[in-house]
Amino acid sequence: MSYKQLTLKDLAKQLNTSITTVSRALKGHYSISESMRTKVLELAKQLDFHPNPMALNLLKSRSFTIGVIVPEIAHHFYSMVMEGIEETAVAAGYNVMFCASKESSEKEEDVVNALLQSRIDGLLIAPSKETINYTHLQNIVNKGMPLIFFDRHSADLRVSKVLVNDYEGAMQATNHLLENGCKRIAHIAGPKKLSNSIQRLHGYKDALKNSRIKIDKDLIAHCNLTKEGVADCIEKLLSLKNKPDAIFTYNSFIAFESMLLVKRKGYKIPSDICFIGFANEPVISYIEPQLTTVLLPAYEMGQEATKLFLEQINCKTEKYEPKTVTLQAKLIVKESSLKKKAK
Amino acid sequence: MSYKQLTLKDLAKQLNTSITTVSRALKGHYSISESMRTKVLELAKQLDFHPNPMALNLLKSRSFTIGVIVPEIAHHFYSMVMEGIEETAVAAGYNVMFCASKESSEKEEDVVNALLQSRIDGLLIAPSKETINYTHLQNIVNKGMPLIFFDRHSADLRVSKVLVNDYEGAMQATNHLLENGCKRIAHIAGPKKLSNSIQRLHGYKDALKNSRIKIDKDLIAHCNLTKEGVADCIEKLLSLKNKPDAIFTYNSFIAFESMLLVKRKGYKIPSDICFIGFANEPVISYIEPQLTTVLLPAYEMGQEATKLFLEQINCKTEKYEPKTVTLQAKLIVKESSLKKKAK
DNA sequence: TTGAAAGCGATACCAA
DNA sequence: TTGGTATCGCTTTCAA
Repeated sequence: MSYKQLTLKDLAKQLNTSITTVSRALKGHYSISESMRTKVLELAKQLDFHPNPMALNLLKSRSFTIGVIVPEIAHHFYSMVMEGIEETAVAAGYNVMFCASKESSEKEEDVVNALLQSRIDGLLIAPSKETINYTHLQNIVNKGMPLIFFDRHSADLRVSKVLVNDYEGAMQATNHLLENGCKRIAHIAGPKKLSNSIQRLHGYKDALKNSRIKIDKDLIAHCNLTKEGVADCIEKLLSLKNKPDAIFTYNSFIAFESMLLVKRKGYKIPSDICFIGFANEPVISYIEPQLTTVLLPAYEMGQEATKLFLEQINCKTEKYEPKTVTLQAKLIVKESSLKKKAK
Repeated sequence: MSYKQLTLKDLAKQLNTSITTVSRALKGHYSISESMRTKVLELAKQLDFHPNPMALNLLKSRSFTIGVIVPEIAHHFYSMVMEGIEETAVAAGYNVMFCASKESSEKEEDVVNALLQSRIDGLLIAPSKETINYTHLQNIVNKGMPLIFFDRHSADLRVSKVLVNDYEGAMQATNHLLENGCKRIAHIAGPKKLSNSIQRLHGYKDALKNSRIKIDKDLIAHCNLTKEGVADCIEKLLSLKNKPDAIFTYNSFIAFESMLLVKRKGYKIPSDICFIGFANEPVISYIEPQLTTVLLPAYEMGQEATKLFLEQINCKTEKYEPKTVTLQAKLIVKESSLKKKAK
């Protein structure tokens, strides 16, 4: 299967002129006569001619394609980021190749290589939660190719990043619970090495400290983001003598899953236990009670990451100074955290 | 910003030989001496040489890239399809460019053109719900480029398709409700022109007919997939003298939204009204009551669409005979449809 | 104002 | 076993 594409040669032949002239006429080069220009333009329009981008890419050593790697495509947060990337990139004349690492460091390296070999102009990536060794990404930087982190990052790489103020978001969430009269606020954190998780835990702790509340290690559980992991955390928290009256979770999966478990055990939300999670799913409106969330600006994250790429690729100076854009998470108060009201 | 890529020329120079020889050695051409081959291979490995795919693309007139257009990236169903496409394509050595039409026929044409101009080898598409005029897609077929429909299609185009047995799924759902003792089953359908919606409505009607139940037009509402649209439908159905005791919805959005409204009005699900929707979101487990759904094989749909593309692109014969793959939807029974049990 | 020719990086044919 | 050369489609320099 293949089909013949129209080339400059074809146009030149039909017009009895040279390839060069046709090329110039199409680009509006000053040296072409008015009559020739219109003749060429008309024929090109009539035949729906488009220059072969592969030839242009070869000539310019640019593919006008951005590679994007997300841990999972079918997670609402990442697909919103992808929307932001796609729209911004297309608007700027770039195409986007999306790949998933499936949270595997090994697969991540594979897709990085695959993307590199298809000669992308830059890479936007949220590394897998497994990734500890960043040499495959350092290689990209060393080659001089723009690399942009979003959502997750490694502090070791001096590249542009779009991150969310996790610390601030967690603090807001915790303060909100405190203001609503919660006394024993538990936190189910994410994987210990993930920067987001660390920052959120940090924000939670500092909010408590600021309110002169002692941090109770029993109220902090680390979760590996599986159903079983969440079940273990909930088991641990609810078997405490002094049970929590609020649970603040690292993400929506933990929030949904633990609310289900807590309700099954007969606790009422929010009267017995309040809930807040970091989440993005529009579905928070459909679960009961509606979940109070720290909303991450996912779409905006995609936009900003793409803008940083464009800025870097269009930078004329030799060295581009990497930037970090920090977006603000926003607390959206729904029913699950309103203890007072529900009493 | 740009960086120098290693070329065959560089290798040839370093080894004091010709470009041709290097090229052959790398490809394991029979005519190259053992000593030369190892020398070249070693240097290539050491320098991490990869042939420039843009040059290869130009030479072969192939980009090894598939274009994919979905109505929305951040919809769970489509992102699952995308996962299926991405994994299958990458495994076959293809890259994937994803674009969103945002359900706009105009934007769809734009991205089709953008993808065409970046010379994709084929296009997989679920057309926007607006799309009536298919000339932009017919053009692709006329050029001889593989076009594969998934999820949605136009019967006018003779191309390969991956569809779901909507009719059968709707029938299963309706029968399930009948078996559970529902007497007045309402259906909130989707946009009137969408093939999926038509088929689902059809399945619903036939299931009723098969059970010798007269179709009551009052129990059928068409919805435009907005919150207001759903509210109108629910308003209409609940203001009937003879109210429905079950509602079967076109998709998950309608199901979630209408369950919320119905519950707010004080009806109990499933004891007063049963619910079934076509849906894919893992979140159905977290809403109350858990929603019985007709599950669409989204990931598989992506896989199959990609396989059809690969089959067509690798087809040696002149004419490729398009195929239609029909996947089966599967009824997943949860709480929302079990009237008997809940009584 | 127009055109011939070189070059982007790789492959493949034809000579040596 | 090697290497020169044409070619893919386009842009750009240099010459006419």
